[in-house]
Amino acid sequence: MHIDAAQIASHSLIWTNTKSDAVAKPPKENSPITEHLAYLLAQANREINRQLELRLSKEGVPVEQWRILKVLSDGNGHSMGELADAVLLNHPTLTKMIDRMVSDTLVYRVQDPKDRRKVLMFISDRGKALCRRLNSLAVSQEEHIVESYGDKSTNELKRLLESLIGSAN
Amino acid sequence: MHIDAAQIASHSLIWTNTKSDAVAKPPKENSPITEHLAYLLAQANREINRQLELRLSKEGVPVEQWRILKVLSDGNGHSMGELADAVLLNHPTLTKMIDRMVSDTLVYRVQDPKDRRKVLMFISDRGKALCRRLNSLAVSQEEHIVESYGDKSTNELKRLLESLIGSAN
DNA sequence: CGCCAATCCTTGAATATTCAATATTCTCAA
DNA sequence: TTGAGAATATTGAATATTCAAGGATTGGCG
Repeated sequence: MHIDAAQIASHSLIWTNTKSDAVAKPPKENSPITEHLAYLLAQANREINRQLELRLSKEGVPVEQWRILKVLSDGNGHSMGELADAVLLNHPTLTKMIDRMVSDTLVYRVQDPKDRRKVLMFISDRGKALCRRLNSLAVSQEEHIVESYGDKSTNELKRLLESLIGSAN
Repeated sequence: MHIDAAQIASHSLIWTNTKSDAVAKPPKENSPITEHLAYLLAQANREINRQLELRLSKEGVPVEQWRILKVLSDGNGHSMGELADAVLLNHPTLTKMIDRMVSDTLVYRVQDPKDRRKVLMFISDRGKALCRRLNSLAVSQEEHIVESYGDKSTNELKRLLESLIGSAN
C-alpha cells in the first residue's frame, strides 16, 4: 500500500518481477524478501506453529512441552543436553521449562549414575497420559494440513526439509 | 525403574536419517517427532536462521531488522501493522524494535496524513546503506546453501513453501 | 596420583517478548 | 451531527529468553 508517491524519488533502478519465469532464481540483492529461503521458512514455520499452538492450547500446553513429552515418551532417560538439541531449545530455557514440568509432575529428574554431571529426564504416568492427548491433537493438525495442501506436496516437502537439515550440518 | 545409561549414549536421537525410505508417511500418534511437518519446519528454520544470524552479526544487526530494512527499502511508507505482518513480528515487539532503529537513525516515523491513526515508516539513507551491506551478506548465505543443497532442491523447496503458505490462509 | 581443562547443568542479571489496557482517530449509522 | 464501536499504535506489567558466570564432575596427561 503506497501512501505518498513523493517519497519514492531517489531510487534509480526499478525491477519488474517477471512472473513468466518457470523457476525461482537465487535472490539478487534487490529481490523482495519473500524470495529468500530463510524468510519462506520463517513464514511457514510461524504459520504452522501458530496452528499447532492453537490446537495444543486446548490442553494448556506450549508446543515445546509437547516436544519434550514426545521425546521422553520412549521411556528412556535423556540428558538435558540431548533433550535441548532434540526439542530445539537452548539449555537455560530448557532447564526452566523442565522446572515447571517437574512441579506439574509431568516429568522427573534422576541423576545419571554413570556420569554424575548429567541429569536424566523421565516422563511420568501423568506425562504419558497428557502426551497421548497431545499427540492426538497434533496428528489431527497434520491431517488438516494434508487435506488442504495435499498428500504429495506434504511428503515431498518433508523429504526436502530433512534433506536440507542433513546438508546443513 | 533403573537407568541404563549405555542405551542412551549409543543411539542418535535427533537425526535418524533414513535415506532409503521412499516416502514419508503421515505421522501416527506414536511416530517420532521428527516425522511431523511442524517439527521439521521448526528445525530447518532454526538452523537456517542461525546461519543467517551469524552472517548478519558482522554488522551487529538482528535478522528482524534486516527484514524491516528490506521491506522499507522500496522507498514507500509502510504502516506499523503492515510492517508487522511482513516481517513476522507482533505489534508491540515491532514498536519496540522500531524505537531502537529510530534512535539509530536507520528509519523514521511519519504520521499518515490520510489516516492519522497510522504511522508510516520510512527508511533513511543510513538505513539504505546498511541494508545494501546486509543484502550482500544474506545473498552470500543463500548461495552457500545452494552450494551444498543444490539448485534444484532449493528452488523446489521454495516453491513448496510458498504453496504451503498459500494453502494455509 | 594430582592437576587442569573440558563437559554438563543450573543460576542470576540483563534483555526481549507478550498480554492486557490505553489513547487516538476513523467509520458509519441513527 | 453525533455517538458507539472498530481500527491503529503504543505503553507498562508480567512473563520468557538469553548471556555470562558459576559449581560440580569427569577425563586425560604429566
